[in-house]
Amino acid sequence: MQAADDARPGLWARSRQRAYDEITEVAMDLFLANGFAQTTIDEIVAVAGISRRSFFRYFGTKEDVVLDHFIADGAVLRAALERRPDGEDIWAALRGAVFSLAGEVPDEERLLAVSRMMYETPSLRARSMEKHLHWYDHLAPEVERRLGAGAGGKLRARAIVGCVVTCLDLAGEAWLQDGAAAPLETYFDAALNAIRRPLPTRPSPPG
Amino acid sequence: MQAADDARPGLWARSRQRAYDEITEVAMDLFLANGFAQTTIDEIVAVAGISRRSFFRYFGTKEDVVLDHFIADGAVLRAALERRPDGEDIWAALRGAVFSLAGEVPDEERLLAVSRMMYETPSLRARSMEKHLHWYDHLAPEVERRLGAGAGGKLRARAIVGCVVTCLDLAGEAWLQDGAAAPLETYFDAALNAIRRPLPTRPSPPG
DNA sequence: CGCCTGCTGGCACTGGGTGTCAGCTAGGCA
DNA sequence: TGCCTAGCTGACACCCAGTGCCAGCAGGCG
Repeated sequence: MQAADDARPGLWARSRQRAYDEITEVAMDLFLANGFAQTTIDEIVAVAGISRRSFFRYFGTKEDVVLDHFIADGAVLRAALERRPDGEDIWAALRGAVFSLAGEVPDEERLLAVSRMMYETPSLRARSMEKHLHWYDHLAPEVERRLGAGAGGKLRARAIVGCVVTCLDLAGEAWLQDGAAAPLETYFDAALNAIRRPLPTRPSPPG
Repeated sequence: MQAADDARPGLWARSRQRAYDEITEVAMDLFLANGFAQTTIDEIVAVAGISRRSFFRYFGTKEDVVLDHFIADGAVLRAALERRPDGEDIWAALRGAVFSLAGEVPDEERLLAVSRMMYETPSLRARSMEKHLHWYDHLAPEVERRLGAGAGGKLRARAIVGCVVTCLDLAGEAWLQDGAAAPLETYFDAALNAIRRPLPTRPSPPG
């Protein structure tokens, strides 16, 4: 057995990545053309030219095809959070971490279509939230560390992460409904401001 | 055809309710004894003495058996919210509405076991969150009405509801982990206080 | 009594997901 | 160069949740 932590991008790994990408592309095309629920695994594997069994070696569920390249991995997010400066306000740090992962969007039209599918398909939303739950476990410890020791620190940290995630989800919903009229950050900030208490009288008003 | 809104507790309706209750009891016993995922519909219907097909006439999915008597219906929650006094703070109103629905708990041990099952079974958590999503649509309009007109009122209302639901979920998690050491309200308040800005009444001294 | 309505069981079927096995191929090693 | 094995693959047989359909039966009513 080889050390698992030793990165070795051999021919197999590359071939596997190619297959993974190809299945994803084929499946997404079918989903967008005919709808997620209406597309069966059999159709996907027929077009992709692989066996039904192999499909499930790449993706645990049908939903994962959509979510794997849409929902960031918890570990990646945590790494992004750890890169934030240590003294930063916790809300700003989480915000920065989340949006630092947003990459370039080559095809906004397609992104909108995929997003719409995500929000309209119950099984996809459910599974995406399941993935969001995973975020809690990755992010909460780092949040707790930044907040410092305190009674009920765990619940406190999870609540903060939970609200950020919820606001992000709702921001996406609003962003989608507006047809991406404004950047996602705008909606996110609006949502977050709605739930936090109004700012106390600031000692240093902006000039 | 009879008017659907005309309540008619005839023999049929009562018999149906009896069957519903009996299936629920049988299924819950099996779930708690052998685990949710490990219990098949076939086992349930065998013990309950009904056909497989009839089971799905009472419950849309296997998960619904657990959730129907655990997750409050959105319409019921909205009604509870509408009963709150009109001038009440929106957070207090939501809190009051949610906890006004909590009934008597005859068997705390069983409640804990069911809760544990809920939080440990991915498909149950996923579907429970799906039901929570339904809450948004029911509660947000009333929240928006109470907040009064304003820019981005819809997102604002949904964010508030979303955070209350998230905190409730996380409170339940903490409550469960503590073995119900304190009432759920305590955890809920702690979670909500964590996400809102500190009260502007007085600058808190560093302790 | 006969009629309608709505529930019921039985059956066949779809579709997602898993276990197993035999066959193939990349790459290490002698 | 040729063997060996680790890891991939397709094929087949399953399991189980959920649905459509149909025939039969029981409650409610004129």
